Amino acid sequence: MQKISFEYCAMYSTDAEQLIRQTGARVTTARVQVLASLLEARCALTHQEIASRLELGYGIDRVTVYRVLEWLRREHLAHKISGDDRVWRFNAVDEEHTEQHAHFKCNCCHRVFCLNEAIRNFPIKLPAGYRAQHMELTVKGLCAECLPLNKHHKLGADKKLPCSVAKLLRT
Amino acid sequence: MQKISFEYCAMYSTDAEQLIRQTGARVTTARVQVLASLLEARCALTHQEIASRLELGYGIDRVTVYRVLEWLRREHLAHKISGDDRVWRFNAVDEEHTEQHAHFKCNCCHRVFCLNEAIRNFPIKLPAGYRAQHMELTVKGLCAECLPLNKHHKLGADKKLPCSVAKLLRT
DNA sequence: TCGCTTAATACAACATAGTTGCATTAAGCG
DNA sequence: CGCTTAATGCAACTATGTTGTATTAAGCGA
Repeated sequence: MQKISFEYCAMYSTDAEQLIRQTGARVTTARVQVLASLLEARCALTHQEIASRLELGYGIDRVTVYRVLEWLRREHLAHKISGDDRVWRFNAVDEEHTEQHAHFKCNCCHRVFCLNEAIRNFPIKLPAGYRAQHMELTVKGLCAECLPLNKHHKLGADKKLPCSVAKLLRT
Repeated sequence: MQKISFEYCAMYSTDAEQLIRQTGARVTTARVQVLASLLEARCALTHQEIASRLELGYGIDRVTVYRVLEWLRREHLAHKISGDDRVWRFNAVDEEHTEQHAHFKCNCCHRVFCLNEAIRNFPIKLPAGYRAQHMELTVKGLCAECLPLNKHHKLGADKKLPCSVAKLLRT
């Protein structure tokens, strides 16, 4: 268990290092670890979630994390998702990510997931004189982990958190 | 000019007063003026935009504006729009607003408009085990006022502001 | 019209997310 | 191995929004 987790981390670090090296910029611990966190996560992470882990393990300053995240975005290695809680979330970018895609936000655990569905040609009519350049779509509801916990409540979000998430939030 | 503007204000204040009275709660200057601002505006307003006007004219505290806006939302007289700049925007609710609807954000003047188009049945496929409860859709681009100013640039947002908006922002 | 009750407001202090400036450190090169 | 400078760490700051509490005024009945 411990070993698998370690191998996972190492794997993501190696991937991260390679991706960063490809940009031509310096390969630093902060960049590698932030990107590795994003690659490892199966959902979008907030700055706080990333920073608290890295401060613990690597002593990386929170401002550095902000700057690394912004740099990753500029290099198209991550993308930034705006939510309804005034907090940016970040996701590593893979091949499927380049298109405009929708996001899913769980009303219970508040995690944000990318939906690998392009939303380019959605049928929205604009008033005369307006020009669309970009679209953002967020679906809210219950994720696969939270749905079972909330089946018996009518709209019972915010009640319980799945163990896996509670653990994440404690970190 | 001055007179028309005054009559407009008075008209919106009267409407606002009536709407607030219907809730059964107390009709106060703060509530009337905040709601009147929202009714008058043809786009969503930030807390700051509302507060700065009211502090000038009526000496209303910014915290009161926050509380009034939250109250209006609870009473379904306004709705709250989350954007990508970590700032809430508010819109008066009329009959057409009750449905889930899309928003338009101008990349140039940064104003947010409501699009009166329901988005309930958009064709988004979710992964197995996920349940949708709600959708949020934002179209970004250039509004009718900014498009002419940006026609000659390729993606030239953030360059110029239409006079009407520059005036608003100064207020 | 005048008090009375209490909902609503003003003010101060606080919380959170993110940014800026600058001195220090370390990545990568010759 | 040293040099250059990109990147980091630290401190201070901004912007948006929230909470606690004393004071004010809306609306009611007398």
